[in-house]
Amino acid sequence: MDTTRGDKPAFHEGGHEHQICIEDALARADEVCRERGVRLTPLRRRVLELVWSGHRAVKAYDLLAALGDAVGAAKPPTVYRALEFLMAQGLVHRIDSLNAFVGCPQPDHRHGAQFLICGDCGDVSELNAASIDRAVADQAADSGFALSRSIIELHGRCPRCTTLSTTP
Amino acid sequence: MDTTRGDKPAFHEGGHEHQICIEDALARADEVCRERGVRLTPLRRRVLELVWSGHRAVKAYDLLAALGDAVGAAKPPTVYRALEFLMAQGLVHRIDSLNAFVGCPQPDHRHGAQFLICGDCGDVSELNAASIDRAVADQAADSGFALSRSIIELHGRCPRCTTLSTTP
DNA sequence: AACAGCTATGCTATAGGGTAACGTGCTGGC
DNA sequence: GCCAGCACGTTACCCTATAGCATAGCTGTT
Repeated sequence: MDTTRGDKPAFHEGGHEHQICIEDALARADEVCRERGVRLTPLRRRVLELVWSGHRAVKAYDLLAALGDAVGAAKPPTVYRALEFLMAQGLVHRIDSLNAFVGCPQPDHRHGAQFLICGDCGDVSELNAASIDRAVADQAADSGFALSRSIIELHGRCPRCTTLSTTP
Repeated sequence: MDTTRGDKPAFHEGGHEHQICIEDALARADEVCRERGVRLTPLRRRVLELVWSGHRAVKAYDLLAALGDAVGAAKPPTVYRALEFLMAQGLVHRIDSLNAFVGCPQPDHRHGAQFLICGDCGDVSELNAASIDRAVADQAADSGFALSRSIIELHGRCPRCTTLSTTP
């Protein structure tokens, strides 16, 4: 089992070459979809690319606007259906507290995730903390509750924004 | 200080006399608001009562409809303002994943909460598990993240619905 | 090639959730 | 009595999401 992800920093460096993040995400998506025999159509791929335009969660209607730029404006169902597919494949996650969507950095294996959401810069970072999963599962079990889906969205301030604001 | 709440079962019995829940909640609200010198006006009190009409999370527009029954229909800002006040006082919580609101059973002290949400009956139960808080705080600290607000919403099936479905 | 069946997308309309901005009236302190 | 601030009413509008039906395109079969 892959446990090396824990080495990865939770938040990205300010100056990182983001184009590489996008390309990596698309390459992983291509691979995942090929393995599963599902179709990452041009539209779906384009939506995924737009979701990955940064590390912030992206609103559906912003995707819609970005899609519509070229030809006639896309309609809501178009983008929602693409998002539905991408979520089903674990390629994006929905952030309920923001009504927005963020790319998943590790779509290859199923995982319950936690999200760190910076209120300053808006960046979202995905955690996969076994300790949180365990605490949640234990508490649910204690209450006799059959857990099916955990939504854990943690708002606050990311390390970079904290540094910036304390060293002006 | 009342610390006996921890003994309380997470979910309510099927046949409990719910009128008592409502009266208790309103009495606690009266007390809390009096202590804090804020005004639990008739409208706010009525909205709180409606939120407590069951243990399910209630939608803002359902509150609106319930309010409007009597006289001229209430408008959205009316109910949203009342909810805003009630949330500020910790008397209700918002469940982001449902776009709905649920009464807080212990508004007298501040707490980060977790919610168990039954997909069958819709009942919501509030936990206050130190183990989850701790795991979350630790992970956030590990990432250098300054936590301000935790949203933890756990979907699944409550003990009663589990029992009902396995013994038909 | 012709076909059937499925999947993906297009399109219209509408439901559902939430807020900005402005006006009015009540209330409590001076 | 007067003022300041809070609560509430009202209008108008924006954002988010889905239902339902039509069309196009791919896939495998004959």
